[in-house]
Amino acid sequence: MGEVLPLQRKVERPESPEPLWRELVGAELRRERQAREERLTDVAERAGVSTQYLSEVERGLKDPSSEILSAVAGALDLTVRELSTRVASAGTSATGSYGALCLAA
Amino acid sequence: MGEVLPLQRKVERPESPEPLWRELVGAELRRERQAREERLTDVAERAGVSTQYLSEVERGLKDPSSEILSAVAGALDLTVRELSTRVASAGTSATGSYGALCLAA
DNA sequence: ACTAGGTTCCGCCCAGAGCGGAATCGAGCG
DNA sequence: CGCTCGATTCCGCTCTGGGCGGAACCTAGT
Repeated sequence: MGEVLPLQRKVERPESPEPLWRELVGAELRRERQAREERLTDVAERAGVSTQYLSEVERGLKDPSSEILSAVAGALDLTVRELSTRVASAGTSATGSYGALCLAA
Repeated sequence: MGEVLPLQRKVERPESPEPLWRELVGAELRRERQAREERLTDVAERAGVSTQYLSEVERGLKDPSSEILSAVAGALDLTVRELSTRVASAGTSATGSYGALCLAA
């Protein structure tokens, strides 16, 4: 899908190659939800959050609290650690020996 | 003084074996800072946050924004991905020494 | 054209992020 | 012993962003 990039919060980051934590974790949550072929509503209900808010979290627009992060991860049958593992290894660059390193570790 | 330990946010977690994201990431930040034998003030100044706030983040009492998380990680020469790697693999011992480690820290 | 489902947009309220002053703690010194 | 200092923690406050819900938007099917 040709998605429009979500706007950055607060300050421009024209030079920052590193995405923010909320962008990384949001992308992982959406990836996992779509891999399970589920709707926003499905996961949001299991997690106990609103559908609209989960949409914003997945698009990296909001920093969820740790409680909500756990709840959403749990709704996807993940732990926060597993989520972190995916964040660490996801979307690495073409040079990405880093990704391989994570898998090895 | 016999002060009450700070309450967990919002809901009790009497049965949750999984610590929250802010506890995991806080412990990692403190571990790395201490490995570098630096003070709270040192890292806080480089990150552009207050010393007292960094203390609360390291103790897992506050959910820092993604911007502040990046700044603190950067002050410790880490990326958010590297931090996530450490969160994912830290304290995974089945003996639960992780809890003791937290209390000690 | 209409309908329905899914997702995104947007304004709002209040919970909590982030701060700074003060308290506490431990080590060193005279 | 009391005093001083540095490091960390405690706590109250202000302001902002988390989380919500109504509405708008988008796409596919009929």
